[in-house]
Amino acid sequence: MLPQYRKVYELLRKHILEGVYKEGDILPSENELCRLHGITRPTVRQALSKLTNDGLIHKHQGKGSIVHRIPQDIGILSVSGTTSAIGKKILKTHILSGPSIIKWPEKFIFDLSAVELESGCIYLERVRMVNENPLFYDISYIANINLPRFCSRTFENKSLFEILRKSYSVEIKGGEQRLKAISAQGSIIDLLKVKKGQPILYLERKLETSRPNFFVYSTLFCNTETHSLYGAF
Amino acid sequence: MLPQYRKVYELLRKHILEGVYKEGDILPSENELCRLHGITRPTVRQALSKLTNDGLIHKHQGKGSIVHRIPQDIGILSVSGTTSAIGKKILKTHILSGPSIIKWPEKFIFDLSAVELESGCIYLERVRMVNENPLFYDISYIANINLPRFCSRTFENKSLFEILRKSYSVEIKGGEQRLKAISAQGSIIDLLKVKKGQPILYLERKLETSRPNFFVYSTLFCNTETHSLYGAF
DNA sequence: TTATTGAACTTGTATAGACATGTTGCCACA
DNA sequence: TGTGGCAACATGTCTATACAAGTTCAATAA
Repeated sequence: MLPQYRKVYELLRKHILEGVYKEGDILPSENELCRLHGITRPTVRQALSKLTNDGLIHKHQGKGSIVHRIPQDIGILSVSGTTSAIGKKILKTHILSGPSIIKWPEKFIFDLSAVELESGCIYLERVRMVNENPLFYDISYIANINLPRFCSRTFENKSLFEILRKSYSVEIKGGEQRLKAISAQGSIIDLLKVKKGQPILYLERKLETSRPNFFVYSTLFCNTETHSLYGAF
Repeated sequence: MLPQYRKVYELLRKHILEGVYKEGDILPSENELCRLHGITRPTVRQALSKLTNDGLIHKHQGKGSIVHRIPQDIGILSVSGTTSAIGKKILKTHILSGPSIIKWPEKFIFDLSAVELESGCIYLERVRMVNENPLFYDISYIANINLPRFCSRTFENKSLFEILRKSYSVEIKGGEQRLKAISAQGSIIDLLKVKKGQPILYLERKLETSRPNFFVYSTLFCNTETHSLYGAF
């Protein structure tokens, strides 16, 4: 069973994400939450601390806990145009290859554990379009550990992270990434429809999950000529 | 005076960053830290919780608190400590301009509040070198709100964030950023000593702090030819 | 020798209460 | 009509304690 502070956390989190509490709203005070859930203040504070950590609330001494913002999915850098934001409707995903089970590449971008190496990996290659223009080229590598029927799943309109979270109870907890600016060359020119030599944003990422020793890796090429990569943290 | 948990946190943090505790080392147990500092376990746990939050330690039930990887590349993307990565020996900071109080630029990269606008901003222009090669060109804008003697401080070997944290108790809590890959041109060519047209990583950042409505803004140009930008989250 | 039990460690969860400090708004006073 | 101060309420810090649960390793039993 979930610990009590976790239950309160999950409930408040759900309410914030569902809009029961909106940006700028003040949560019930700590003492009120104590009464509501029949627990003591340190336990409530533990729940609020987790929310603070997520960036979902800001606490102010003497005032209260203020709902902050709806966070992006961890690991997904959302796209923002220079003038106006882009609705999700016009972002389409093309799957170029996979998901299929392959061996790990010879020289991988991150160090792999023995368990990961012998399990093989699930390979997924995608291009994401905004207004019919390719913006991202994205290769994901997922250790093939206890992910039944993964390759037969459909990815229509669902993000990789959403499937992991909902179907496999795997949550992205954090991670690390390396960024570079590179020149477009080779297949990137065709995939992103750019000129040779154009600056391209390149990322390598290793994402930690709620499963110990289970990571998701990806490399990402992004044409940032018309749209910046946006991230909140 | 600093609260006790903060003192323990600062001490452990310092020791980790200075290498007293190294990657993989196990910190003294919570009970031991209690005895060492004459405080109770919840207080110690508060300190450790902050370290966990910073990503400096990982806790494992039954084992202990394990010092986590110290980023090898440049932790510009991580919230805590910009220059805390890369060996300090090889990273040098040249201050090109400032810190000085100026008006905010006409068309600023982010929207500013009325309070910020009328306060003016502290301007700081820096180049950071690794092995005598310029890697970053960094412009910071800080709202000039309640920062006594800021412009007369010396920045020798201290990061901007470290000064804010230690001298003004201002901590970076989160933020947002926009990333682009651009072509080197104009003064960037000279500042970063690159060829015209070379891909350069460009960032615009707005950092939230522990002070409500107090933000730090910066734009950053980075030559990622030899070093990646590294971030943990 | 090998397997397993258990003691002694670790961190995780939770209670109950005390006092400090920041924020707000109302009420009494000038 | 202001306005200063106080009361009520918010979060921040801290003590003291208890039991749960994961890890390790050595002593014991097969």
